[in-house]
Formats: sequence, C-alpha cells, structure tokens
Amino acid sequence: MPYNGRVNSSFAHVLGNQILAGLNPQQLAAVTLPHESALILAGAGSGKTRVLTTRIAWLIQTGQISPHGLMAVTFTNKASREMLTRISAMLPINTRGMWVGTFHGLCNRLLRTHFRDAGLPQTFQILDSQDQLALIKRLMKGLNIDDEKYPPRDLQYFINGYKEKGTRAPQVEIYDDHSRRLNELYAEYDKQCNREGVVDFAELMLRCFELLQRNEVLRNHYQQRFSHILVDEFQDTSPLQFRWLTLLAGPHNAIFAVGDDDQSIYAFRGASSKNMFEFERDFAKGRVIKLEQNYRSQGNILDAANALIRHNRLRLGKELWTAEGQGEPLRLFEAATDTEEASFIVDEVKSLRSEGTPLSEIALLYRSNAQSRVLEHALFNASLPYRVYGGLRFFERQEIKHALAYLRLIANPEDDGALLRVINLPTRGIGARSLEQLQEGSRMRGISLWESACSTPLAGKAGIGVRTFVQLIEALRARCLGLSLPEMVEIVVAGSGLKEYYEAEREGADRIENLNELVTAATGFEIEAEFAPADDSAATDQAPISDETADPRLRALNDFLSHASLEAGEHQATAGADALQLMTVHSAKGLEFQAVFISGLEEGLFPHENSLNVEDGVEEERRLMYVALTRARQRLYLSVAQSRMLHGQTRYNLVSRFLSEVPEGLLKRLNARRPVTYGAGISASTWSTPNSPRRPYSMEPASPWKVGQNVLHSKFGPGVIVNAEGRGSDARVQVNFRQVGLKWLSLDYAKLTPA
DNA sequence: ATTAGTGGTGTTTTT
DNA sequence: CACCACTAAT
Repeated sequence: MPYNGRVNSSFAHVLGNQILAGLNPQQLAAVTLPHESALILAGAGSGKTRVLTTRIAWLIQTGQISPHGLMAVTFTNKASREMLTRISAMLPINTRGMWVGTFHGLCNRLLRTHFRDAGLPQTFQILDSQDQLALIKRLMKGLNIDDEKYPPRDLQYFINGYKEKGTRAPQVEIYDDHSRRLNELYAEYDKQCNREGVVDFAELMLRCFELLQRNEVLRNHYQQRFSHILVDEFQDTSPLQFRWLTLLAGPHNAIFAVGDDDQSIYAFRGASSKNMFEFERDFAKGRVIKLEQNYRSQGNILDAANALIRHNRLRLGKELWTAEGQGEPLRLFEAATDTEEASFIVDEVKSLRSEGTPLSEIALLYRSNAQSRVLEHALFNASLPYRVYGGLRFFERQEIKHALAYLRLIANPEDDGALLRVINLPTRGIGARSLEQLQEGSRMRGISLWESACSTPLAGKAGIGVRTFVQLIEALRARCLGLSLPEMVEIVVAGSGLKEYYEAEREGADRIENLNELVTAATGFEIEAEFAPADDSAATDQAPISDETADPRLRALNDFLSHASLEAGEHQATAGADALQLMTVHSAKGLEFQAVFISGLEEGLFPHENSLNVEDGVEEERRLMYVALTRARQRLYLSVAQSRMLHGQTRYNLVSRFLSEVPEGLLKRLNARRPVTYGAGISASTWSTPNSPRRPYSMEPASPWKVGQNVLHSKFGPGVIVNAEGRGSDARVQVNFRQVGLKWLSLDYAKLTPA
C-alpha cells in the first residue's frame, strides 16, 4: 500500500487511541517521546517489544514518518520477525519493504545495494563461523604455519575480536612477536577473503560501517532517510555496532534504544553494556525511562530474580514488580545423576500435560547445547514430542552445505572454500596430491582455484576428474540461468550426484530427505520474496545512487544463499506441532512460557567453568541465570544433578552458587536431603529420591568415602569428593571445594565430615 | 586414490 | 563423546 504522506487526522486520532490503549504511564511516555534520542531501560517482561512496536505504529499513524523513514534493528531473526508481525497487526501497511531486521541482515542489504562502492563483487558470499574457520585453516596450511603454536581458533577469535571493535590489521597495536604474527595472519586472511569475494559476519558489519564513513553521498542519503532509528536489546551492541548506529543517525536523527543491562549476555561476542552508559551520557542526555512493572511472571519468580541479580555490582539499577499475586514457590529438585534429573523432568512434564498445560508452553532450558542429549533421550523414551532449538541447524548440516557449495560456485566461482568442499564429492578421483598441485598453481599465479582448475591440465585420472568437475559446474550454471530459484536448486541437487552419493551411504536416508527439503525451502523462500517485489528498490532509488540491479537471474540465488548463512534456519520438522521447547538459555531470551525447567544448576556448568577466569565472567553468568528465571510465567523448576556424564566421563559437581542466591523462603524442595545410614555404623548422607530409590553406589560395598560424596572440611568448607586412591592409612581423596577448588587430602590426617 | 581405523585432543553461549 | 589429523591397508 502506498503511503500518502499524511493520514486523515481524525482517523489517526481514533486509531492512535486504540494503539495507545492499555499502556501504563511509563510505557505511554516512552511510546510518545518527541524526536530525540532516548534510552528505555526495560526489565524482563515489562512490555519492551510492545513499546518498540507501538512507537513505530504511533510514529507512522500520526504522520510523523513514513514506513520508509525509519529503521528498526534487532539481534535475532526471531525478534525481527516478531516485530514485523506485531506492526502489521496494528497498521494496515505492507511491512515488507521496511528496514526492520538484524544488524547483519541490514548490513547485507546495504552492501548488496552498493556492492561496487563497498568494493565487493556483485555475488559476494557470506561465511558462517564454520566456513571462516575452514578458510583460516586452509590459509595457515598454505603459509606453512605451525598450528600448534597458532591454533586456528585463536586466530579466528583474534580476527573477530578486532573486527568487532572496528579495528583493521594495520591499526592493531602489537605487544609481542606472537601478536605480531597473528596480526600478519589477520591481514593475510582479509586479503584471501577479498580474492575469493567472501565476507564473514564481523566483516559484514565493518565493511558497511566503513562504506558509510567513507562515502559522504551515501551517508547523507541514509541519514536523511532514517530520521528515526529504533534499537532492540541495546545492551548487546558491540562497539562497532554502536558506532554504526551513531553514524547512520548523524547529528539530527533520533535513536530510540531499548535495553536491559541485566540481560546483557553476549559479552563474549564483543557486546558491551558500557554502550548504555555512553549512550545515556552522549545521546540520550538523561532522557531515560525505566519500565519496571512486569506483566509476565508471578511474585515469587520475580523476587527470586531480583534477589539473584542484586549480587551483581555492575548495574544501572532497576527492580521488577508485579501487580499479580505471589503465585507458587519455585520447585527445586536435587538428583543423583543427570539421567535421574531427566526422568524427574519427564514425570513433571507428564503431570503438567495432564493438568492441561500445552507442551508448547513448557520450556526446558540448559546452559550448553550438549546437555540436551540426556533430556532428548528421556523424552524420546517417554514418547513426548519435543523440539530442539539451536544445535546443528538446517543450513549447517553437511549435506546441505555441500549442495549450497555447488550453488555458491554457480554464483561465484572464485569461492575457493566452496570448490574445495565439493570438487571431490562425490568422488571424482581427485586426491590430496592433485589438490595440492591446484592450490600451488593458484598461489603462484595469484588466481582462484577455479581458474586453476580450468587452466591447469593434470595428468591421469585426476586430470579427467577435474575436467569433469569443471564441465559439470559450467553445465549446471548454463542450465540454471533463466530458471526460477527452486528449479535451480532442484537441478543442482539432482545433477551434482550428491543424492547418489548418499544413497550409497548406510545412514544416508535422512540426508537425502534433507536435500529434498532444501528444494522445498527454496520454494518457500521464493514465495515470500514475491510479496515484496520492487518495494525496496523503489524507496532506495529516490536518489540515483544505488549500483545497477544485480543480474536478476542470479539475484534470487544470491538472496537465498545470504539467507542460508544469516539465518541458519529454525528449519526443522515438527515445527507447528504441540511440542516441548528445548533450548539454551541464550536462545530463550525474549521468549516466555507458562512453565520453565532450568536444569544443570551445577558449579562448572552454570556458572560455566570457563567464565570463572574471565573478568566479570560470573556476573555475566548471573545475568544469564536472571534471563532464565524471568522466562517463566507461573511455574518454575530448578534442578541439579550431583553427577553428570560430560566429555565421555562422569563428573561430580557442587550445587550452583546461584541456587544459594535465591532466598530459601521462595523455594519448595521436592526431595529433602536427609541422612541415611549405611553399613556398620558408617554414617553417610545421600539424596532422597522418590523417583529412583536405588542409587548407583548402593550396589557396592559400603565405604564412608565415595566419589560423589558431599563433605565438610573444617577449614575449606563444603565440597564434593571427585577422586580417590590408596587404602588404609595411605588413602587419599580429591575434593572439589566450593571456595578453594580442587585439593588432595589424606583421610588419616584431614578432618572431613560427611555433609 | 580411497577408505577404514587409530590416537590424540578439546569442548559455552550466536549473528 | 565427537571431531580432527594422520596412518595403514585396499
């Protein structure tokens, strides 16, 4: 629907009232702020998304801007979809052409439109983290770098870290030989990306930033266009993203930043909630609105969350409250093993379901993806339907990546990574030796592997294989031009030989299934794209500055490939069905459920052990726990497993410190710990477990000190035995103490008491 | 050239 | 345990 510039005022008045109805005073104030930058400190469940979308609707409805005159940025694709859905529910406009998206999505859009100005090929491809790591390894091998001394992962971290700060290799400060070498590799890596026409995630941001900084005409154009910039989850912005925002805002535009410093959980990715302090000081200039009324969770849940987060020092300060009642206490279950924890969860889920809670309203949260296995196993055996978010996503599966590599080669033959992935898959008799020759050739002549493959005649079988491959790609490309996207994918899937390859595999059935699914995904993608034909270019071409439209025959393919990298895809079976929701705490951010299980509340896991040595690491973990707690509306379960199978071996952990930060009065312990006597007068304590009365160690001869035993030391405090050796007076045990960590103690000497 | 098998190693969270 | 990199056998 075309925008008329101004809406009939009485019409706007009526609709405006409808839009604003039901907002609390703080929300209303935020929604109707004047055209100035402001910071909205919005606690969990305080109607953050509602405020954001209502402001957009209000700005448009009252004629202050057109749908093209604003930009709204989110972090996840989920969030941006949600925003678009809500806007279209409020306003009778076509949201397709609006600039609402993730940072990376919007940067991609800008770079595609101005690829020439950005110094990129029209068909540049996006590397996901896997692709990036593969490129780094390849680069290092080519340069004969010792990957013991310079682990590829470290280099990846080094490169991304600097890119997220907006620093190119020449500007990096060098401290020692090691960082000098890393930085040389950073420069080499960027050169290689440029040669191949590929761009990693961080590069997408940085390239776009530099484009706007360097090109005044473009910058002015977009500054004039986006008079309002709205940012969701502002606490998660990196320094570079912050500078990108302020560059687009220029001196006159307003940035409406919504965020919650207590929910900042992406510091590891370069995010810094310091941006919030800086933004308040330099842009919002004291215009801060706090949204503290929570509309989601009942009192006890909020009390727990507030009590927990008070242990953090670095806060802007904010306390959630609710007009609803206290509700139920939090339910705590302490299991002996991870398996027992899982079967407890299964039992509870079953009874929740029988009480009428839809499975889709129940979430199982955990700190790390690896924890989902045990839960999935138990759910599968209980035949409860579930859906796992995260983990290996659709577009990250190897068979899909292989198919995409063929498509990428058709779009951009310079993409060495794509070529290496499929030149010998299915096998064409091209082995390591021949590949080395090709790589050597392209390194010497400074050309891509593709060119090398086209021009270097190799002897024997390999030579035939290479020629077959080159001809195959060229034939596929020729057949694809002029076809629709799903037809292209169809042809590539059928013509690449991938299907035959997987048919020969024993476990290839799922993979073939996924390849067929890829064609479906392409069909769905094309249908969506058709809803917004030239909507965007119409708006962009207000000024004659965009590069000529991409070859339309490749445009669809390129868009699809970008989509595959940027939105790896919650593309899974059982999507619509009523199923339990399994996900990491990170991916639960922004969601809410009637009942939530937080499992694995153990030291080393949550908080994660890797966070303990990081500056303010535990505070970030605590914020993560805060996010987890505030996902629940009515019922919240917390569970601990005393022992857990991890990395292939059983580990014994202490109960998470976060549990002791939740006031005891808010908890209902589902299994009270009580002393149990074993053997000849040897007193031990164990966990009373109604669901599985037999514990593993009840099978073994009684002994006072067993691995897994909780103990109390007069000096070191509480701990758990993690290891034991020796007999009689030589007997020693290794204890993991809450306060002082691991210690070996002689049983003859140390004053240990069972706890 | 390809594959199967071995041994060593490292593991958070995501666009 | 799962993913590599490397080796030995085909």
